[in-house]
Amino acid sequence: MNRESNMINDEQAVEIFKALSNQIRVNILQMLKEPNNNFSPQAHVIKEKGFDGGVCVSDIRSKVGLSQSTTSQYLSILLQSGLVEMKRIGQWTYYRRNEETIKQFEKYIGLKI
Amino acid sequence: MNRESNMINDEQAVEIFKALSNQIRVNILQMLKEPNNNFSPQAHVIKEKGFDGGVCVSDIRSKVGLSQSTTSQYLSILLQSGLVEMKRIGQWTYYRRNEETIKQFEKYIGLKI
DNA sequence: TTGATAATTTGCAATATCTCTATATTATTT
DNA sequence: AAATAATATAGAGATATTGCAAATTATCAA
Repeated sequence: MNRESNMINDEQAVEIFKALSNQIRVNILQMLKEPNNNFSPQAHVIKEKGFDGGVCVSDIRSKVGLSQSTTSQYLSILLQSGLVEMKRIGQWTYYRRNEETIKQFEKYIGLKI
Repeated sequence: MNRESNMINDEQAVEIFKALSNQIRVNILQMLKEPNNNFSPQAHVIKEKGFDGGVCVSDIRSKVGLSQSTTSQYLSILLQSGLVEMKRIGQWTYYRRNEETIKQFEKYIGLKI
């Protein structure tokens, strides 16, 4: 697949800046860098099922200390921006970083900012 | 001077993300990348006086199409974040990019995001 | 000193964001 | 089918952002 096609545009970049213009959302993204170090051993961190490193909403919620609904909403803002991706398995929704978007975002900063 | 000391922290980074969470402010920063290409020849782009590339508020205003007061306010948000620096010469205030902060911001993205 | 030009600050209305509680939805278990 | 658990959505009040016009401050020129 053509690598150029992954380059994010100005509009997407502003969406990402908005997503990151909140300390707690930045914290969430940072925590998800190392799920196994940042969440308790009994947390639902996926190791199989093809979504390695995914963490469920309630485990993220207990780390950030916000209400369940705010946590859910913040995760959907991160999802909309493309910085994370999610997969629903049973009654759980697992979120993990979308490293491809993050890489393209870094590239955007270097070239366009 | 110690390079480490220039590393921006999470709080500063969020300030920068806020500053960039607006398309027009991103545009201003992008325009200031190449002042001589992006502003009319008669624009007040500094070439001497030790602030090369600085552009005055009214020239920026006529490019972005916002009111004078909004333009001024947006520039002060960019200034607060550290992404630009300013110098007043006579009745004009010249703004230019702060490449050092931008470089440290890029570094932050790569290491911390 | 008076008037013109440049920029900042202030005040305002419209819209957006933050964060909560309450409720709805979806999936599991009994 | 009903109870339980995880997540999402709706709605509300407080706060922040957007962008303007008008007032204020600073500088220059005559």
